[in-house]
Amino acid sequence: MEKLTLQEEEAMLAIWQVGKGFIKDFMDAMPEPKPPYTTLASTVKNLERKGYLVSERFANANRYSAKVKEIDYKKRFMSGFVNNYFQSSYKELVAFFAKDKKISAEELKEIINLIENPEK
Amino acid sequence: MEKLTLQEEEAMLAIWQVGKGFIKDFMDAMPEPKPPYTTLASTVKNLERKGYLVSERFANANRYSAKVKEIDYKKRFMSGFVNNYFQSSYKELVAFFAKDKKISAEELKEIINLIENPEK
DNA sequence: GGATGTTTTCGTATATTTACGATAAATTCG
DNA sequence: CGAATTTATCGTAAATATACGAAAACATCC
Repeated sequence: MEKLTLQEEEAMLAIWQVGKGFIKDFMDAMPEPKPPYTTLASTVKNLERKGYLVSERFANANRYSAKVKEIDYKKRFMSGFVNNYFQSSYKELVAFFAKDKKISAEELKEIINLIENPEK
Repeated sequence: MEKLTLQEEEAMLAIWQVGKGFIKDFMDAMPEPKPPYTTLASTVKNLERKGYLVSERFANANRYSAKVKEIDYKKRFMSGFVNNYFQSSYKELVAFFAKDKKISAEELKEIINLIENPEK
């Protein structure tokens, strides 16, 4: 899974949000300032080349959809980050946030609850 | 803080590990396969231009050191990721790992313990 | 069919990154 | 000093990314 550039990542966020769609649809989902249409089209072509998207032809239009799922991208990406920056330990990462007060004991307890009493 | 390319990030990991050092030192700390010396030198120059490194002249050699601290890079980077992929919620992120069994209830309890009984 | 609108495709220009050889500059050691 | 070594610098080539206009292809509607 090739690394994404900033423009590509922003496009992917829009695409994941939209699901199957045409470039126009992704454009609508992009935050301001939106890029020119043809610039986004170039980025989408690059994403297809990198294997992140697949396209189907609909009359004269290409409908694209994500081939790499957001959840898999998240996992892969975080895994690399944890390996490089937290000695491959997710616990280290969570402890880091806790130390930085990004997450509280309360919130962690709620998560434990979720683990120990999994809802259907 | 400009985004790093893959080569730049790998170089930074070596540089953070070494601390102040010469290109040679960073090279020693790089994992195999090591890039050619001049390639690493180019990358280091780019990193200096991007403001990640500062250099001091020692006789004919440049000693470089990180201007952006690893901890700040981690924070900044994770913050962007959490905003984009976890609705700006660190709790969401930790819950995601818990669901994916990357972290256990036991480990979370240890972290709570750290929060509630901070050691000097 | 012709006018109009939509969407892609093509081409191109520029900037950046990657990569590395050749050379220069400085240092060390015999 | 002179040779060998170390290290940086310069130049450059190729690949990739960014950006976007112009034109083409196709669809729609009268």
